[in-house]
Amino acid sequence: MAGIRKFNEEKVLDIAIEVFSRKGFNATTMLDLAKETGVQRGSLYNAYKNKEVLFFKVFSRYTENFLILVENELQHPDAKKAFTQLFNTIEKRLCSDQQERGCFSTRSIMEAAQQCPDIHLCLTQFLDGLETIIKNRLEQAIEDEHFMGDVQSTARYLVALTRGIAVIERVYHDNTRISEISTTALAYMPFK
Amino acid sequence: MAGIRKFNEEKVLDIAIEVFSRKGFNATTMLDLAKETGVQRGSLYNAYKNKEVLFFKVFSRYTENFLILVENELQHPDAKKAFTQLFNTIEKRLCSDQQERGCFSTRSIMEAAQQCPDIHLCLTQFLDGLETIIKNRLEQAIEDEHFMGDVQSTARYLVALTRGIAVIERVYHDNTRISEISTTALAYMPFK
DNA sequence: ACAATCTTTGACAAGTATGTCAAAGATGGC
DNA sequence: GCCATCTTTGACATACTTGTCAAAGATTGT
Repeated sequence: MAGIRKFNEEKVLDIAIEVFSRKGFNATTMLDLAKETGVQRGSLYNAYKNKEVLFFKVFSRYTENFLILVENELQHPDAKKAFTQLFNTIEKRLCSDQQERGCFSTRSIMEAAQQCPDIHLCLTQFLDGLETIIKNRLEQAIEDEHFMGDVQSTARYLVALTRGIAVIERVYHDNTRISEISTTALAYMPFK
Repeated sequence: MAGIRKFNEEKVLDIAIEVFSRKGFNATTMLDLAKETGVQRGSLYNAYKNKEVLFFKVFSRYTENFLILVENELQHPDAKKAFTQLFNTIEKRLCSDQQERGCFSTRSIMEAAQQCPDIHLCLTQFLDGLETIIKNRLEQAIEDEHFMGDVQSTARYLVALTRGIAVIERVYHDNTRISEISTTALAYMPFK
């Protein structure tokens, strides 16, 4: 082939994650992305067709990383410690102003999802994936006699809780509050 | 005086709540609002100065109603029933496509809050108000020996949970899931 | 070196949103 | 009836955003 892409796609997508997270889907313009990534607007259109497709790529990258992270954090053999570890990591990611913020899936996505059915589908698949990972870990916990409760509903409850925590972080920017919330929630859960 | 406003402000604000809820802050244009309310765009600018101020009015109206509702629902003398009642009502409001949807405070607000410090302040005050109402009810529950747990952190936890539920509703449009989540959460709480 | 192929670049067209304004229209008090 | 005051209305200017396109620039394989 020839005419190889000049920009580093991974870096561009990471910056785009950050920009979309900060400004939201609609408020982020292609010009914003061009400025912040250093890639010409025309190049972005050439590479990604349009804003929605670009966002789609960005979100896919984000979710893949996030789900892998969740799966890893839940590896700890003690169920309660596993979930505590997970929430601690989520908190860190939310509260550190780094490239990949956990809040990405909350504000920006919901804007985009409403305007683009494909993105909405991608969002439900992401949350379904999260639910499944959590459910699997809870089933293991049941086997280990580390947990007693309904696996399905608890998984959905925890997914909802992570969304709520992301919202709260976005509003208050206060990680004390976030850890307080997850600590309370985990304390109430029927772990053994 | 003279030159009285022709449109019914309450109706207009209620419609605006619905439109902002449905489309989000940025995606809602003044033209959208003009069309849906039947009020000319110029009249809206005359009455509210600009989009942000209009949104501010709309959100204020929404939060006032919502906090009153929460306070009422928590009146039930039995603490667990009081909170169950609250979540049931929130679920109904979320899932019925009526004028005042509970989700208003989630998506649209977060978009607006980021672009306007006044709205961000209004949002924190709303969540603080919600937290206070819940905290007061929990304190009562402690007195009644209906609840044992930390009042402050539990209130914040429940506020986060309501946000999470709103997000989930927005994504899945499935009220079975919503009631499953709140039922699970309430079952885990140390009510007596 | 050349051709084929893709990328980059900047200009362009079209559409859309915001906010302003002056003229016209109502309304209530005097 | 008349005036003062506010609202309504539609046009207007400005700015922004999206998406397209043709020309120029790079790169690889032969």
